[in-house]
Amino acid sequence: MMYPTRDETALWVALNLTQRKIYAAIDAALKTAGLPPLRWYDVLWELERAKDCGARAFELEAKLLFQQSNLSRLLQRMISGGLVEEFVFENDRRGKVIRITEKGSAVRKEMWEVYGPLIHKYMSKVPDPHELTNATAALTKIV
Amino acid sequence: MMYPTRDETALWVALNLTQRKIYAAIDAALKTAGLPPLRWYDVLWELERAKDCGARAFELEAKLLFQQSNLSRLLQRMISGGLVEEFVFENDRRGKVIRITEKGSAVRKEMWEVYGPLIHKYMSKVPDPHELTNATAALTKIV
DNA sequence: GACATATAGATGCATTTGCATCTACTATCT
DNA sequence: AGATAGTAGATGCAAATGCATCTATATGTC
Repeated sequence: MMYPTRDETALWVALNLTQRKIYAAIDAALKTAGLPPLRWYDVLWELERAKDCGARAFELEAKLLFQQSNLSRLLQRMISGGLVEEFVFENDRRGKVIRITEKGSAVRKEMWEVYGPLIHKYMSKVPDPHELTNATAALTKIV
Repeated sequence: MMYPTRDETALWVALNLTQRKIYAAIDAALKTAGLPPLRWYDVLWELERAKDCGARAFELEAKLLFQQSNLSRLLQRMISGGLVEEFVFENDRRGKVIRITEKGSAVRKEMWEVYGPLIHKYMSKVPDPHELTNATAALTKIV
């Protein structure tokens, strides 16, 4: 129960402004390109890495920090868009296994063509590699 | 038009996860305490700093990265909650001047009692002051 | 096996967001 | 002055979100 120092607050403020600003810019660029919102990318990428094994909804939820009901409905939208498929998980029939489709992979790649360069555009404003990894290390400590 | 390096991507991912996680934690704590959502704090704080001069909606929008219509409606909610007042800006009768009320100040203070310690809790996980300010400097460069 | 408890995910409903206007006023140009 | 374009903020409407609850299955206890 102690209040933050000026520098602690400054980091928190910078963290918010930076994230918010870049996130909005990327999301807008995706929209302009006629592609799905940025949050879809996280799911597609996670599923791509999971390959044929797929992933469970609750895993995505934890790893990508989704709220359960939001993820549930996002997956419904992705399924109706044909980007993702779901199957009953036979070892536990409450659960579903989620897998990316061919179309989902293709869309992810298209998204990356917009997303990747923008990540680079912003992150390369920290040109010194050490500064970059130090910043990452600091943020990682926090969580 | 160039793709990001691994380290650039790592920073972007860390930035997102850290922000999202802490933000959610703080917002949840405020809700538990029966206080308004975190985003209200930004507005209240900005108005508190503006003192009696108040602030224009479009200034808040730019500084706090709000979307225009969202801020407009947030201010409506804050007005009906009595935390904030608005007046016609006489030099330009399209505009409004927004000012914090006594009650708004009081609520901001209450929020800070929850918010402040949580900022400290998380940010103090980067104990070295240099690392902290370096991280802030890096993030600031990005924007 | 019967019963309580826990977990995976879906869903109803109220609130919030995003987008596209729309209104009111201001500034500029001729 | 009159017409034109620009800016501040509001608003209607569709979509997304958060919350609480619900259903179905699993697990653990007796």
